[in-house]
Amino acid sequence: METDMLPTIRHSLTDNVKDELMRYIRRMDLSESTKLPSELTIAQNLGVSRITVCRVLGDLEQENVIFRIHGKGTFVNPEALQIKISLNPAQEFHQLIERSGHRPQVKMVRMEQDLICPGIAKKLALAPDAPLLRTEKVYYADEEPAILCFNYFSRAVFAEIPSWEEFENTSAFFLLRERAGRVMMRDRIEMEAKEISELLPLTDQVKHFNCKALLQFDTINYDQNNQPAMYGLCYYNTNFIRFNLLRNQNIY
Amino acid sequence: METDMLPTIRHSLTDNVKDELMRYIRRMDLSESTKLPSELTIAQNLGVSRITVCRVLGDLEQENVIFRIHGKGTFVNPEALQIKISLNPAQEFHQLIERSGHRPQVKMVRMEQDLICPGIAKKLALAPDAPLLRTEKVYYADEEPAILCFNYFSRAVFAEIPSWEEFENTSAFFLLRERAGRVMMRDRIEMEAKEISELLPLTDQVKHFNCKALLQFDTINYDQNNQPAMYGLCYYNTNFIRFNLLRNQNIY
DNA sequence: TCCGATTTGTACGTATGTATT
DNA sequence: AAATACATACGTACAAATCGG
Repeated sequence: METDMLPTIRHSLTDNVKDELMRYIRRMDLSESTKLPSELTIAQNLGVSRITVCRVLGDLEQENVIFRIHGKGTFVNPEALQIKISLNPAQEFHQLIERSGHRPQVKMVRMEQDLICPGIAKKLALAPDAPLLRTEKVYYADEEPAILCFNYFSRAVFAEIPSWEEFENTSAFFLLRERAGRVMMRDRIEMEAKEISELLPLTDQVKHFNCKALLQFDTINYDQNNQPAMYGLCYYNTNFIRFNLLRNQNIY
Repeated sequence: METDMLPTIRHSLTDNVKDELMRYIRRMDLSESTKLPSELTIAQNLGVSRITVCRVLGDLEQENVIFRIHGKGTFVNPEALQIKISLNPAQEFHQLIERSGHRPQVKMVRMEQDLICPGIAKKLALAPDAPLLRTEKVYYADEEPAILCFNYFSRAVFAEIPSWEEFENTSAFFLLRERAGRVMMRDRIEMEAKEISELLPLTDQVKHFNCKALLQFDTINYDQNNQPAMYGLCYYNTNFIRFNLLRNQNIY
């Protein structure tokens, strides 16, 4: 059976140009100059049309990797290259921990198969009394608890419910994709700050977190048909996981 | 004297098309269908070329307002329209409070003109012993404290330092623009969760916050030349200000 | 002050490819 | 298999901002 697990290789021209430009940017000596060659020069060097280069530069500008000044040129934004943990796009927890400079580990703490919870069922667009599947995992950074994560699914999404070991060793995104045919495309998160004691009713795992407050992400994950397929409640110890975000500002 | 305060009116074709499309989307009955007309139809209706429509749709897709399915059509993402407080782009605090359904108020709490703080001077790309200007403001939502905000500037950015009243009644962005010629274009934020007692050394204002933990944004604001012009330390009571964010997911 | 040269910004027309129905 | 609809790419043209002479 072929699973086609890897992200499909993109070979559109813009993607190639984007990769090539990013390689160029990373090799630049930014302390000397942050100016990129002109669009025309880039286009000629890469053997593509200017409009293609222009689109790529537009994308990179929206990602704040570069900024353009009309009539002057295109410049690298050095800030963007320093960021290790970006809020956007979503990243795997293991990656988050690794990129913040620690060794990641997971422990599955609990698993429930017949939870009834109308509030969460509603977020998943299910009937209020639909049975839910819930997992609780703790992610460690160098033995220290760094992320606490609850995932909720409709019990019916999986024809056969994955085992404890599968949940522990595999990301929920992968399981949803491979075992339920649901590919997560987007998520919507809502952010809150919580003090440890506020979370004790939820789980006693928080007692092991070496901090006083946690960053809470209330997340709904949507699949390829824009249907909610997973609800997540994630708590980050911001001493380990410190999200960064570059924003454009339109304030006057 | 003409201040030219208002955001310059955009009248590029893509902006018009975007506004027109957004109006169309907001008037749609999404419970019936979320499908938009085809690119060609939109182009013909608006009297523009298909490529222009395509670019606008691409922008809206990146903002998660719509999503497109190859060969099938373009669809509205109803989630995006429900979001009141988005993390992206940056918004004025008054707006944040208003959009979360409360009446906003500000109080200037403190102002210091000759602060020496090497750590913050470094973030502002200043000499370690450069004198800093600091303001402390509290924003209220219906009389309840909702946001605590410290702003740091180089004392030298303002030829004449704005008065207490000006700082209280005007946004720092406006003052920087009008009194220092620095237009804020981007910011970089780093997020942490803090328990109230951790913040007491900073200010006793936190005692009045009716919550146990605050969401901290550590923010550097960059001007039109990509130079840091303001450093901000902002604390949000997430019972009032609840940021939402739509993300694309590339997890496998 | 003005005038070109350079560079980005915007828009159109056209063509081809690919997925869905 | 055909029609429809999105995806990508090229060439061209002109506008607007910046900079140096």
